Amino acid sequence: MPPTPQPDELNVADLTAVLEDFTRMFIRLPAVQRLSFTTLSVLHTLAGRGPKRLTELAAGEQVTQPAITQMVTKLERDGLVERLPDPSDRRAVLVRLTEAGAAIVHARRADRMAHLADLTGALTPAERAAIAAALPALARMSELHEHPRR
Amino acid sequence: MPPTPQPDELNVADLTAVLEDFTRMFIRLPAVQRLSFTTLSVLHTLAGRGPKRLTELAAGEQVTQPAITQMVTKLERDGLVERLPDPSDRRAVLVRLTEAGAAIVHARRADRMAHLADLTGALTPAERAAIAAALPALARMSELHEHPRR
DNA sequence: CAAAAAAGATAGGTAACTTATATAAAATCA
DNA sequence: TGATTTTATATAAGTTACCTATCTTTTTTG
Repeated sequence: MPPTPQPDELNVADLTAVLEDFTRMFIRLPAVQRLSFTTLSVLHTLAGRGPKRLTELAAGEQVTQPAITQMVTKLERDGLVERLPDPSDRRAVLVRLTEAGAAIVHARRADRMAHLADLTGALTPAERAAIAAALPALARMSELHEHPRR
Repeated sequence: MPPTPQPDELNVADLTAVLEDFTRMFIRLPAVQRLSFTTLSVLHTLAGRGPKRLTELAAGEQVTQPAITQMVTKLERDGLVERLPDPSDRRAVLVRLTEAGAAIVHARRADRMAHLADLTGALTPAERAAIAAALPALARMSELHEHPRR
């Protein structure tokens, strides 16, 4: 009878609980700007993936297309994104982040990084090492979520 | 010159990026019920921490007290929570999850666990072991977030 | 005990969504 | 090819989840 559970037995319930906690932490941290979660998520997507069509954004955020149209109209008015014609399809519109929009994304990421640096700073070196060792696997999980292999 | 970075050097930017991805994954996964994120978060809080006052809920969710009052009124109408008098303070109201409310929380957690089990099932045993080894440290981080030591 | 503070409810307004529909361009197909 | 269907976006109108401001009741404080 081992005193601790097998270290290579990943308990999915524990993983779920931890990730739920981080989700709530991340959602509530950045209420700095007057931007909704969906809006911030769109800015984040544009920052990470470059210009995208309205329809692609709507699919990714799981809101309706009119919702994205309205959001982009407001973001454009506020100078955070711009609409570009899609050279390959004259029906379509590409939405691109402006410098100001990118600055917001970066500032928010910096906030989160600062908070996480605080938290990890309070851990032991061994704990930090354990997290560092798990990062590639966690990254592959979110990659698998994004691009499922069949 | 090591071929890989020091394994015990935790890159906060990478950690931030991974957790951002999981946040977005978790937010968007469970649009099953017709409940807002804040509502779901309240149900989750009540499931994890037991009955709470309206004011405590409002502080925890970072919305205003009237917003919680209205949300609880609807949740009560739908049978997911109930209002109880606080024996220690006749101004106050305790909000408690009903069985139906708890069932929703559990169903949503089961959904997330199933999804994560899918994802981790596609990892190598070594990757799963790395995540398992990091879980206590991650749990301690969210604990530190919740209850900062000064 | 009087005044201030705290807990919750109510009223009214705003903004982010929704569904339904319209328009224009592209893709399909007979 | 021209007619039809599909796709990409926009617009309109309604709903809802929030907000601020204010009220009542109870507790705390001086």
